Amino acid sequence: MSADDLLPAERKVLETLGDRQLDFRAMWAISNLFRSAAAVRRHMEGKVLATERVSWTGFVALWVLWVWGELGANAFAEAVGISRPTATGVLRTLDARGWIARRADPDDGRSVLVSLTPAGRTTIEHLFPRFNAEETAIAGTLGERDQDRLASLLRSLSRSVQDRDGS
Amino acid sequence: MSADDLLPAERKVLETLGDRQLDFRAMWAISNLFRSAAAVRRHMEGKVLATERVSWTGFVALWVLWVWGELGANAFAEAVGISRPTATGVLRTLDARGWIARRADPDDGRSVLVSLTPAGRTTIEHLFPRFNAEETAIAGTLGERDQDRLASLLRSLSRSVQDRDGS
DNA sequence: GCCATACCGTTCGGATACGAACCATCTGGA
DNA sequence: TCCAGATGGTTCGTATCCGAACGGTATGGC
Repeated sequence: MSADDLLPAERKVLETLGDRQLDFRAMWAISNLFRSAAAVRRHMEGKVLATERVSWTGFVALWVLWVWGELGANAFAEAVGISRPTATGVLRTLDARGWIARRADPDDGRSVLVSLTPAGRTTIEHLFPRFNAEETAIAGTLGERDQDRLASLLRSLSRSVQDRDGS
Repeated sequence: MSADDLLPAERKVLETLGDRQLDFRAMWAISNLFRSAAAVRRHMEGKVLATERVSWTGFVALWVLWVWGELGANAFAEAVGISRPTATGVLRTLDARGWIARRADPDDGRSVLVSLTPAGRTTIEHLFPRFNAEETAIAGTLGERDQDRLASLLRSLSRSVQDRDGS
């Protein structure tokens, strides 16, 4: 890999820190992870989610409930990837929009079960195909093999972090 | 790629949505992008940043000023990847910690120039090597070739989004 | 010099985000 | 039966985060 392939920000890093004892190989991998994730997220928020005035987290929340069905608030928070206090706030917002419903768990007085309302289901079923179409457009510039390779490498990274966290 | 390699959440998606007309190949690439980015960020916040009580964005902000030197508030926001209003708030926080300084641009009465204080420089020079060491540990489970491949694929993704945004 | 336009950074309002702390409820052991 | 400990969800306080809107400053054309 020649330095010509580096992004401008990366070349600036080399210019400033190039003489330090740092693992630039790992740095390029991880920093580009965040750079590309932020770029894709921004793109999706602007091109897909803005049309329905849905936040990123709100979208993920609807998606999770669509895929998993009714969930306890705790499991919901974990699946969405947010803390429990944050989940409380997000569910309040989605509730105000009429997209989710909460009911007491008949088997556990502490637990609250969360699910999509018909309106919420309609929203995610309308939104997700358009989201997926953008995924296709963005990832499509890589070949099919490279999309698979990328997904595989990222799964390895997730598992690596999980191991290091001491799951 | 066999389905055995999929993460549990991915298998659940296939189970619920597998019969729909969706581009699962692109979906695995993009969804794993966010999954792994969130995992790495959480790990870094807990293992590295928490020791100095620095937020993720605060860390990126210090890093940007370290690499680029003095910047206009506008250029600063763009380099960090946040909006201008958010930059105002983050700079306020970092200022209260004594890590950054602002001064009026002598050549442009509208502009504010932002830079690290010596204390801010000390903080990032202490923090970044530890951050990089974690990058090494996490990315190291991939081989050197795969780290390069991953970075390269992610750069392609960034450029793909940039093209599609119509920069 | 004048002024329409553009640009810079901030403020404002509201949503998202977390750790700490808080009750209510459940569970396991005595 | 009781109660110590664990668990579930919420509230509180504070830091991010953004779009919209705002004043202050610069610029270009006349």
